[in-house]
Amino acid sequence: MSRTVEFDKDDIIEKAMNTFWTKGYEGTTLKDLTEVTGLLKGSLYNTFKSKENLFLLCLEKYGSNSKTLFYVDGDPKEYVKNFFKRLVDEGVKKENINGCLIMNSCLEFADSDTAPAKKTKALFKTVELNFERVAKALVQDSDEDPQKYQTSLITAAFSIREISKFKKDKKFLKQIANNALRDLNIMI
Amino acid sequence: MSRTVEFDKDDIIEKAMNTFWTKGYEGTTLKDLTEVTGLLKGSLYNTFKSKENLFLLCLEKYGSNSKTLFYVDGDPKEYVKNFFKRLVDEGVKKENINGCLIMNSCLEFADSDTAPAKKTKALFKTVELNFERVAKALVQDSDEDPQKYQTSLITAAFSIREISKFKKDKKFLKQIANNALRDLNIMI
DNA sequence: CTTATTTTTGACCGTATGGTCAATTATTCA
DNA sequence: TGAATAATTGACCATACGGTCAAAAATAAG
Repeated sequence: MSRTVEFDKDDIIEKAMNTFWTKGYEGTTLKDLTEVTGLLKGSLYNTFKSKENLFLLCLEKYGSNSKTLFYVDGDPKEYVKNFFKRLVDEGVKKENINGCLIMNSCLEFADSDTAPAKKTKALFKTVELNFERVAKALVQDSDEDPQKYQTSLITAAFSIREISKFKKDKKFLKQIANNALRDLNIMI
Repeated sequence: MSRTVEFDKDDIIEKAMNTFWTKGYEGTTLKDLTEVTGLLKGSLYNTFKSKENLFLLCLEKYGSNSKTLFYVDGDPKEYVKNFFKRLVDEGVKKENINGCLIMNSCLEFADSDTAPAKKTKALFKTVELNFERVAKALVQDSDEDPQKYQTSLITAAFSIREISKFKKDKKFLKQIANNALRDLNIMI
């Protein structure tokens, strides 16, 4: 009946996502996208409608990828320990200059009210919810305030991911994490 | 002998600086610059050579402005208290979406090696030196490690300035500061 | 093999970018 | 009042941007 699509849509989204992740939304050009995906402009627009729409799909994919790293149950101390260990290890790799796509976008779209801006802020909320769940698990059967932990965990995560973009100093990044984890008697 | 310049060079640099501060280097167009300064392209290039060169002058100005906020002597506890109080108060203002030009630029130029990138990284070092001086003053005649304070103060400053670009939550921002200041028995 | 349907292609569009430059205008000194 | 000098002006440039679209190519069903 008709010609079949030659590429895997999801594969294209992932490749585009990585580009947006490194270069930001405005910093990524159509040329970048055609080069990294191997598609030509026409196909790109035929399939994804616009650069903005493709970016929204990338944000969605990034969000659902991230969910697999979110806390569900089990030992919350163990979770945060592994979480920050991974963040620091990833951060010091010199090829890793991405940061976190959600946080990068929050900064890029701080003064904007476009669809990507809204999506971005919604995704940040899900990150906050993740840390809220962890924080609550951490203070279970104690009278401590979970909000205190929530704030310090989010802040540490934000700082490590963003600062590691330009400061590849393992000791420094570990200190950020350990500072946030000290009250929990955890060290990485 | 010759026609005289009609504008104040320093005034132009300040206006340009504010634009770069809000929109970033790439995000600022020549149109933005001519509009905010009132100069036309020709004059701008005649006086400042290029967009990049003008940006370097803006970074320099921002750096020397910042120096007036750096710690010199006196009570270091009082200094950090006022410092973070100001950061939070500025951060929650909804018209303030600038963050810190140095830190913004560190993020924007993370993967770059241009003149602005280098200048930016050099300025970040001066910020680190400021906090090193404070940290040393804070641990004077004690056996504590100043590096611990240095890291947590820089991180808190970075987080408050950058997160406040998109999250105008005073309680949250204060918590970041108080977390860093707790060991000093300071609260804002 | 033909036909219907859909993807793929790349030339093309309007706009915006950073940057240049010859002509014009203003100023100061002699 | 000139002449010399320098600032100002805006038309102009090549390039790059996101986006469009008619034509070509490929496929599946009959």
